[in-house]
Order: sequence, then structure tokens, then C-alpha cells
Amino acid sequence: METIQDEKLEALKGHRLLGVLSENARQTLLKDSLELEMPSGTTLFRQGESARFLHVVLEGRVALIGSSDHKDETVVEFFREGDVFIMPAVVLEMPYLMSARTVDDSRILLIPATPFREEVESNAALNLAVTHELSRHWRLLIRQVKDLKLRSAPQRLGSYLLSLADTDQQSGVVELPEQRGMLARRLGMTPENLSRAFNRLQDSGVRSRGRQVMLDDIPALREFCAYDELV
Amino acid sequence: METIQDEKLEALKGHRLLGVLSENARQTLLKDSLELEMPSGTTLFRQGESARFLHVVLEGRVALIGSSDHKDETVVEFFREGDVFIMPAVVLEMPYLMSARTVDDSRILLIPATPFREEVESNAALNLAVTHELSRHWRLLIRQVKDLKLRSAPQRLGSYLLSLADTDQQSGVVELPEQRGMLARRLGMTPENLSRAFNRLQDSGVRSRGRQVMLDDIPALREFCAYDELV
DNA sequence: CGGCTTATTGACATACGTCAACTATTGTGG
DNA sequence: CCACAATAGTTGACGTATGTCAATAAGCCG
Repeated sequence: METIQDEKLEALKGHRLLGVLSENARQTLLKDSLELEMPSGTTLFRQGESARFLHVVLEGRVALIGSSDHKDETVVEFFREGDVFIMPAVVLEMPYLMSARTVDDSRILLIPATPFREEVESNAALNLAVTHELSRHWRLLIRQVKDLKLRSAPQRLGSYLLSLADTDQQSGVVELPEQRGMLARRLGMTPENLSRAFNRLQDSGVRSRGRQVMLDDIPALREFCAYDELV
Repeated sequence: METIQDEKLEALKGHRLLGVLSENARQTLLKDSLELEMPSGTTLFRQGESARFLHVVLEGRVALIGSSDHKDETVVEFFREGDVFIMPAVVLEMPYLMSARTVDDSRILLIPATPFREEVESNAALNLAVTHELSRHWRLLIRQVKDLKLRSAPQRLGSYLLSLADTDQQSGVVELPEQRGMLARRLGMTPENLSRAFNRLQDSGVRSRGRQVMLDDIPALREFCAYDELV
């Protein structure tokens, strides 16, 4: 836990959100920010806590985890390097709806909620960037809801694989960015069922070895998944 | 199809989003807006079309409908009087991810996308209101994703009923705002399964006659649903 | 009142979850 | 670098929730 360094500040210049700030504003905003370096599996905050920090993934990977009765858990979404998460809770000063846990060794930037909120309120450029970011996030979730309601487990897996691939090609290789168990929960199924989903996709030219997944017939896979081009 | 009248403009003064505009700005923005009055079942736009209008429900009720292969359809969300929908597509100038259909006789205000976007970019108060609205919408969807991934069909129905009720009370009566078939799709199940979900909830004190639903034991229902207070 | 739509019920099919055993992979200390 | 433990993933057997189809019943509207 340390205050953010100048050189690291530099790297944020090109950031979707923080990059729109002036050098000065960025410095002021980040003055009280923290940078945490933590191993895979660390819990950053828990569902129900009040939103004290806006989080930015500097390195690594984070899962947002929803739980109902303290027993069942699911992964709502992953965020990776450069992604900002939990902004709606920060903007609305509401408690987190989910917990967050690193799924890789990660560096996370924590920006205190209040100064961030104040900056959004007074800085039009930042506010506009926030609007765009929130809009993108909304559309990601919409796709997920449609996925859950309209597609079977193997189709959800196939769509996910396609989202990692260059779908203009006939074939390709993708690398799973997360462990299968986590991926299963993100896709709304059990690890066992994820295995079976991989098996079912063999007919559509999907082979996997470790984290490498070979897509030998992308058109067939798209057909099978009723894959939806809209982004 | 007619240009919006002055008296109707008046009613928007108290609106979450449009109410933050100055009289002048509101007039300018709404000058080219349209007000449609249409029966239940009208399609407002289709998934994949480019976003030409921001939509505001003045009266009635609208369903956002997601479809995959032109055969299967689901309801992603309902919007009611006062709600604004499809803002992310408008802000990002992206195609709609869903279709929209009235589920009641409705009056809808259509605000042309480009002037709205320009107003957001130049008007800090509006932009801030947009940020709040997007944040609220995000959190609604998060709750839905958690629902779909963590709860059974009867639990989802129960949670939905609780969201309509005053949960501080011991019991209450709620009115279903939509037809059961539509509600079933919103909750991610078939109409047949919705019927069965109602039956299963009888043990938790739920009786329904027509659109009236009596909740006789709200604490028991909350317990059964693992209902989540976070809003 | 009759005809149309919507909701319910029953019988059945299927997808998915669960549990347990087994296998593969990863990480660690000798 | 190996051996072994710990963890993660797979497979099979089985149970359950939910979807499907068809028949019936209930609302709704002219």
C-alpha cells in the first residue's frame, strides 16, 4: 500500500477515463489514491459495503462476484488491465452490489470516491468519458442477460470463445484468460457443465488443450451459437 | 405523430433527466421531438437498427425485447411512465441491442439522437443527470444477472413480487403491471413455468387472483427467496 | 353469448446440477 | 529435478428444474 508514483501516473495519460483529465487535475485526483499490489484470490471489497473507492485495474484481472445466501456465488463480470469498475456505486454513493476478488496477481488503483465524484461534477470532459464508459458497460451486461435467457450452456461458451477470437477468419486459436472454474461461473454454469459444453462444441470444430482453445471452424461455431454481431 | 405541445412540455419540468434543463434548452431540444400515441403491441424499433431517437415513456409501458435467431424472444426489461430508455445506444451512436414493443397503450416521446447527444456534451447538468440515470440502470441489470445466475424460477418470481410490495409490512397486495406471459419472459422462464412458480409460492403465503397478488407472509417469502435488500 | 386470446395443468423430454471417483495440472520442498 | 501434495478439471451416474407439447380452463371483448 503506497501512494501512487509519478512514473505510474504517466501511464494513465492514455487511459479512456483518466486520460481526459489535465495533468494537473489528474495529479490532484490521484494524490490520495492508493495502489495495491495483491496476489490472486484477494478480496478487494464485499457486497453491501459502502463504495469508498473507484477501482482501476492497472495489471492483472478482477472478478465481480455476486452472492445471495453466503453459500452460492457467481461471477458477474471480469475486468482486466485498464478497466474501471464499480463506478455506478461510486457515482450514486450506494453500497456495492457485488464483491470483488482478484483472479490473477494484480495491481489495483483505488481512487477515493468523494473527490472522484466531485471531479465528475465539475469537469465536463471527465463526465462525458464517464457517460461513455457507463454506456459501454450497460451494453456488455445487456449482452449477458440476452445470453443467459436465450442460449444454452454450450452456446454461451461458444459465444464467449468467439468474442475472444477474430471472427472474420475461418479459424483461430484463443487463450482462455481465466481458470475454467471461474469461467464457468461467469457463463452461468457449473465447472462440470463447462467441461461438457466443451465436449459438445467439438462438433463445431472446437478443441482445447489447457488454456489454448483451437477454433477450427468459426463459421460453424457462429451458426451453432446463433452468434450475435451487435457490439 | 405530431410535434410536442407546450402543455405537454410543461409536464417534463419535474422529469429526472429533462427536468434539469433550462426552460429554453428544453424547448430547443424538444422542438424536433415526436410524440407517438400507440396501442399495446406496437414495435417501436428493432434490434440492429441504428439509434435514431432517445425514448421517454410518457404514459403506458414498454418492453425491451432481445432476440437471437428470430424465433426465440425474451424480455430484458420493462419501462414505465417517466422512464428513459435506450440511452446508451444513443450516446455511443451504436445500433440498438434490443427491440422495443409497447405492452400497454402508450405515449412515447422520441427525442432525436443527435441534438440530444450534443446537448449532453455541452450541458453539464444534463450530463450529470445522464450519469446518474445510467448508473441506476446498470444496477438494475446487475440485480437481474445475479437473479438469473443464483436463483430458481420461484425465487425470481418471489423477488419480483417483493420488489412491487412494501417489504416493511407483514403482508400486502400487489398488482401485476403486465400480462403473465410477458412477465414470464422478463423473469427468464416460460409462461407454463411461471404458473408452477406461483403454485410453489403458495407455501410462502402467495395467492393470486387475476392480476391481484396477495402476499400473506412477507417475511416467509423473503426467507424463501433469499431476498436481497441492496438497492 | 360466442369466439379469441391468455393462463393453467398434465405428461413427458431434456438440460443442467450434484455427488463421487478419477485424472491432470500446478506448485513446493527435498 | 524429482516426488509428492494440493488444486483444478473431467467423467459417469443420477436427481431435479425447467422446457415442450397438447389439452383444458379461464379471461376478455365484440
